[in-house]
Amino acid sequence: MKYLKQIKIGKKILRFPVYFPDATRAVIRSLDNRDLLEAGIEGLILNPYHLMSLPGTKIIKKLGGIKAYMNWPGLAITDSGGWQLLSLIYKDKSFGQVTDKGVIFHKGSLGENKKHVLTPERSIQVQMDLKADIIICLDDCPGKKATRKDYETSVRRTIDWAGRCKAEYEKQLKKRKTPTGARPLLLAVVQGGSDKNLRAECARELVKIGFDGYGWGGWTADKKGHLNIEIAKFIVSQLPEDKPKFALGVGYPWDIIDSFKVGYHIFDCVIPTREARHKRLYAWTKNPNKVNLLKTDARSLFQFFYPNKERYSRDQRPVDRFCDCRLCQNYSRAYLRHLFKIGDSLAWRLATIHNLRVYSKLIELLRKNVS
RNA sequence: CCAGGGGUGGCAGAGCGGUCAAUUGCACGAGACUGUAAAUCUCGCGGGGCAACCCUACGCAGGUUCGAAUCCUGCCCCCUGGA
Repeated sequence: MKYLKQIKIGKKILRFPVYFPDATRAVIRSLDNRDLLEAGIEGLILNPYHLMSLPGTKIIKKLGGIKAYMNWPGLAITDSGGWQLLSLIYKDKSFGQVTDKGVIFHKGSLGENKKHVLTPERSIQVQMDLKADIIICLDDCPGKKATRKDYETSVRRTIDWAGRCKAEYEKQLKKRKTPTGARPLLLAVVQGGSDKNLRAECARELVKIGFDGYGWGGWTADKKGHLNIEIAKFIVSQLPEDKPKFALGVGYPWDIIDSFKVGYHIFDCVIPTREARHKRLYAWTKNPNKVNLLKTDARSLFQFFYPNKERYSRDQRPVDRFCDCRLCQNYSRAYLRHLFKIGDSLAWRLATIHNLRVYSKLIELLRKNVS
């Protein structure tokens, strides 16, 4: 199997693999664009569902799209908004429901009580209003307690919705008179749980419709946090070689390595940013420049660093001696611990920069393994 | 010297006759977090067997009581007013 090295998006070249952090509400908390660029981040994932309620997609559209709004020079990728809504519904049924029409929900993230419907068409419209570089079809991901029948429904719906998304996408391109070079990539998501037949069916039908890329959807990790690599690999085998594959929500650094090995190109995950705020940093166990990432057990390359421990209060060493980020190059463990201790936002910022740098460094190294 | 208030686990601070090894917060320790409604959540936190139990503990020393961190007596120390 040949690994796709890069694609062109407009005038930009997107090299693979790539990791995009989740800037759900149009910000990576506590960081600004320069922080992100310095940490090696090339693109951000945004969530139309959150953006619809704040600041409102109309505003962003009027101000020139999400990248202009944020003054973000990198790439912008929007999710469909479906996953977020569905997970909220699975947490609290009164939140809404999924029908063939789309996802119905009653409360916005502001808490206002009004019925909304996120249809595949609406999702595409909003994403195109946001002017993202890559957009994603609305898909139906079953809850964790889903039965076989739920998975069948989800696959049927995902295929149907993908068709509607593609149609709406074409319609919007015409309506907006988007030049060929400026059109966003449209990705569809393969559902089907751990059932190979369902995954194969879903992939086959999506490929028939035709997309610029495909996602590995659903719950990628089990309760213990282990990825279902076998399914991941199988999904790749059912998709065209020349299209990028997106491992949605993946994952820990070692998960990215393992998914890369079976053919994935794009990753996004909240882990490095959220965990940085929650005081868990990632650190290399060995000099990453001197190991063969693909021949080493991926998990063994990383260790956790919990910065708020008392034992670091006099520790002058950097968090990670192999890291070239702003935190590790300038500040001690002792100082970071102090910043967390007093609850200053600089702790968040430095910790987030660091975790993102671990991810971007990992990506850099994986790219060297692409031939 | 007089009057009043108080001394509780690393700290702050509840409890005021049994159900108290002692509420709670902080600190400390161990976890969780996967297409982000998380500056969040969970667990542990006197010692030992590490389960049912045992030991040492609420300033110190006695006493009352079946039973006290809680009541009484004396002592030591602290705080606030007044001389």
